[in-house]
Amino acid sequence: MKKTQKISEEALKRFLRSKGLKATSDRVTLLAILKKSIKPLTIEALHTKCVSTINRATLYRNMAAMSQRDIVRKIEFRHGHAHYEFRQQEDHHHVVCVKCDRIEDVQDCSVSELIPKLSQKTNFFIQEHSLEFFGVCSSCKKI
Amino acid sequence: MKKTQKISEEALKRFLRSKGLKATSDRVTLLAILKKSIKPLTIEALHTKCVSTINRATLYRNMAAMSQRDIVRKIEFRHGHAHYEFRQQEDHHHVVCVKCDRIEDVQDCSVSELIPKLSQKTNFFIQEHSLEFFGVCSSCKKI
DNA sequence: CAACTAAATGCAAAAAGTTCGCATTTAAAT
DNA sequence: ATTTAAATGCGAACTTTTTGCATTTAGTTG
Repeated sequence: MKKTQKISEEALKRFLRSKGLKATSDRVTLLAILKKSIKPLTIEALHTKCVSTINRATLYRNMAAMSQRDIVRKIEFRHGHAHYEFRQQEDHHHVVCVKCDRIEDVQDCSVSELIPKLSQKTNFFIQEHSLEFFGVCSSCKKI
Repeated sequence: MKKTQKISEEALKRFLRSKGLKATSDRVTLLAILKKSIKPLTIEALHTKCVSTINRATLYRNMAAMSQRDIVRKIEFRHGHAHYEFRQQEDHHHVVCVKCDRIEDVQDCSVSELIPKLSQKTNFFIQEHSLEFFGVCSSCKKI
């Protein structure tokens, strides 16, 4: 039990270092939380999950640093505050409930197939895309 | 010249009324600006384009009201401030340059075809989606 | 492992971006 | 022309995010 935790913690540290970041305890904690989470988290959520030991400025700075290095992905939904997720899979999206803000994953996405045509048409070098769906979840449909 | 302007202004007023909103001069001005713009605009951009005669609180209130009534569409890119566009076409998206923030339109989108399957899988009633591409535009590629 | 350096942190203060309460004005219905 | 509900302007407040600076820490070097 304790051993597995230690091992994965070491792995996270190595991962951070490999991306040119110091493996501070804050960052390891944040990454562990994000890795465990099945949905993208806000700064607020991350803060409370860290049992509030982390400073908000540091939190923002860390998310920015990890975002820049492609360790996490920053997602803007529409409530005006950013969400972050561990960047494991490429091409993976979300459905957001407009009533209760519940977020679920959407796996298969064929958008990447559109990109070659799009690059040609717009003359942009397209690096990334975000696809989010908005609707009403099963629980909120009943109300 | 003057006549055509008057006519379209009347049309905008009728449009606003048809959506249950009073046709105030602020709203007509805002809608005219958004209709003319080829790209989504921030609150900031709207404010300056109104030659700053409009109050910021009013601006926010108007965008919220028009958003709710599907007159305009609110889009969140990743710089943390919302953009708004006149809601003419359905299913129409954007490429955003991550270096200079230039925004271009993307017309054809086949995402709506995915929705029936997705509704079934997630049990969400999906109302809307947003698809945005991020990359480097032709001018910034040269630098 | 002690000493060092660049990076990261905490704090408080300030910037952005957005919302609210309330008195006044305006659109449109009567 | 009068009336009323909706919209506005203003300032203050609130939320989210950023910054400057002194202090601490991670990782490196001798």
